[in-house]
Amino acid sequence: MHSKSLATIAKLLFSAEALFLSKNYADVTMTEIAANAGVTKGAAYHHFANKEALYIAMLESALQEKKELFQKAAESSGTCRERLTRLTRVFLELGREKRDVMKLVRRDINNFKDPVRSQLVRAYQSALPEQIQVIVTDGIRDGLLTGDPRLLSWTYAAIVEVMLTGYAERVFENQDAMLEFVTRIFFNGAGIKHLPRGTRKRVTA
Amino acid sequence: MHSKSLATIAKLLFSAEALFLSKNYADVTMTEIAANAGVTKGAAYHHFANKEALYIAMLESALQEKKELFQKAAESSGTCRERLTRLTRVFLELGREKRDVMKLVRRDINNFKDPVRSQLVRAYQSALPEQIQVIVTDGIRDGLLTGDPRLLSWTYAAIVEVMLTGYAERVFENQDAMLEFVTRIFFNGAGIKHLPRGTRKRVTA
DNA sequence: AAAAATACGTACTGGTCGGTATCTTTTGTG
DNA sequence: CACAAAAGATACCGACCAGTACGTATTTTT
Repeated sequence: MHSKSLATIAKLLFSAEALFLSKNYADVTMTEIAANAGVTKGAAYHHFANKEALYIAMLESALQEKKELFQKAAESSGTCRERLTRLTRVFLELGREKRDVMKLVRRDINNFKDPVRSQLVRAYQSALPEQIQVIVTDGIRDGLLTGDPRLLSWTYAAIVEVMLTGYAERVFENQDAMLEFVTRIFFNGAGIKHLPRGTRKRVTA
Repeated sequence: MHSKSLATIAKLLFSAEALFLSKNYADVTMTEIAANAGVTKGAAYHHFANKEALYIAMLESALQEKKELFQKAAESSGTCRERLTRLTRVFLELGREKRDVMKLVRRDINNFKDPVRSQLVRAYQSALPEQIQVIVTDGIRDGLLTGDPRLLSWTYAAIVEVMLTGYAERVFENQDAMLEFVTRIFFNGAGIKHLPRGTRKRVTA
């Protein structure tokens, strides 16, 4: 492995990331990825067995990068709510492109058969939902949250993803407003409450 | 337009729906759609200008079908919470395949340029989110919910979609349990609460 | 029942793209 | 500096597929 290889591989991954974000899997050609990286298709096939391998490498690399950021937030100290807010802020502060990588798995998962398929799902889950789950699990232990930890994590991730729409950006003036909205929805629903005099339905005869 | 046409068109739409659900847009061929419908590619191109037109027709037809169901639930009487539960139940009771149609827009939206693109988005939004929004808006009027109505609708839809995962199906014994989870998360967060003594952060000097 | 119009089938084309074979260039090493 | 090994470029192939041209069959209309 020459020293130049690493640079070329990095350029190819970077180029692939941008292209797969802007177009569907099938619409991105190897020639295009290579050209955009400043090399030729031959070079690309020298480093990656095929298109699928390049895609997988790209996605795993991109997700790993995000995972490390989220992990730091998940392992930080403070209340469950503070840590979750911290993680979400990291997420929202990623540039638009960087955030959209998280959506790629959902979009492209149908392109692959099952060995690869679940490999990609695991990569995604370990990057975001599992990091959320670390915090959520602590929240449950501390009596602040109740429910299935994994399901709550997915729910939280789903709510956060709503903030990625253009509409949400227009509604909220800044990220703090977004964060407040997200945590309000999530906690005041999932948190244990001191039921203030007979909240829920009472079976009336 | 001969009488036979309608049947052929319906068969093509049905066939296309099944295939586009099982494979990515680019991986579904016109020959395949036609064969699966019991006709040939020539027949398909007689009724649809091109692959894109067939896809659009299929999706709009499928979404319209769902929309009518949701609309009925949205227009039903009862409390905001009851109506939302009713709509969600209708959604969850659709077969797996029928529900997954709702995800197609998200998956395939990148395949199209902007006239078509927003056309598909509108079709989706009018089918589900806008029906939810009808209920949510009433809830806000009645002082049961607070926040931007459209954003709340999207949030609710996002939470419901979490229930479509295989894991959620395993966690909950039945649909009632799912419904309870979803409404608990959504309402107890979005509903106005009688703040029980100094809930949120107080600026400490 | 002839004519006109619509529905459908068959066969083909033009272009694209993933992948490969092979040649040239660059880089590390003794 | 020689020379092997890796990196990269070029040219090409085979497969596939959207779309078309044109023919035949089946309805409707008159």
